[in-house]
Amino acid sequence: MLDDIDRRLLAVLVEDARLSLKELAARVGLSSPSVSERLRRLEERGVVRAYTVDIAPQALGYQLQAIVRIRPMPGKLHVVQQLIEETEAFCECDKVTGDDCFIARLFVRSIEELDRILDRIADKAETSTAIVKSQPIRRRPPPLA
Amino acid sequence: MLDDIDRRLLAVLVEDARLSLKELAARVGLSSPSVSERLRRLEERGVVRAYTVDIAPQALGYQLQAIVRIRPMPGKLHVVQQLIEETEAFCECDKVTGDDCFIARLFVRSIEELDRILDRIADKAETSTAIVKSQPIRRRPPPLA
DNA sequence: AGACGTCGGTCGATATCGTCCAGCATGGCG
DNA sequence: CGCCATGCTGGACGATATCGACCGACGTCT
Repeated sequence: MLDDIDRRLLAVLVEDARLSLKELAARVGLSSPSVSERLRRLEERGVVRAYTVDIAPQALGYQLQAIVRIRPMPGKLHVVQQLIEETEAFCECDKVTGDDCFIARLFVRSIEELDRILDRIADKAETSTAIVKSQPIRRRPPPLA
Repeated sequence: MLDDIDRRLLAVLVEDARLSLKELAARVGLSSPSVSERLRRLEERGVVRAYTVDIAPQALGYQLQAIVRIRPMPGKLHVVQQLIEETEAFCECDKVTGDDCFIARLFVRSIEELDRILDRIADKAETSTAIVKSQPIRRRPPPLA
């Protein structure tokens, strides 16, 4: 599905998605029109979902990050999910197997804000909160191999 | 720290980090040299950590995603952390407060692979694994406001 | 085997873009 | 009030992207 050049291209883009086609071409050993065409096809096939920017949350004032396990009370699953989705501070949320129905990541400016947000779910779900102390691995793509 | 134009610029880049300076300039209502200068300073100040590409894991053959809570046995914390870091299938890992020392995200091609990876930690830590069924929120930046 | 279509590539020309520079407007401050 | 620092714009020039034409490898059909 992906050949070796595609993988190298992706690996380069993971590091810097704003490199020029010319530069990308030089890195993978093709001409720039070829790279342009490959990118187009990777996007078209849905391999590349987006080019995006990685912003330091601290720069936006988010000093705290928490991971919250959420177990909605009987019948409250959809309400809870909706509530999570529309709370912008939730920046990642997975619906998972097991007792905890959702596992979500929360960016907040203070403990007070964390408390305020969790309070809004408190009557609809049980939550377990873990504050992030450090990030041994900060978001990386799975091996391209 | 960030003015309104910076925030709009970031918001646009979150959607498409490969837009040309000219296009970015048009979106925020400035000239391209101004945008260029703003980006340079955002990068310099560490607000922008990187421009990157969002790759569909399925396209790379990763059919399964799991979230694993990891509680190293006494004295094994560092060994376990090292093991996690060098296992490329772990694509995100947070060190958190609470009983679970680490919470990590794992991309695998099959249940067998999941089992194999967790087996390698089994004698050094207790793990609880939750398979991701869906992603109500798939990685977004916290509100720029 | 040979003709042919397709796919993915290069090359060169042209259009578009990025960068540099000079000059100007604005706001803070002595 | 005058000065300086900051941040913006516009234009010129070099760099880059894009488009069209062409090429070669490969698989298929006759």
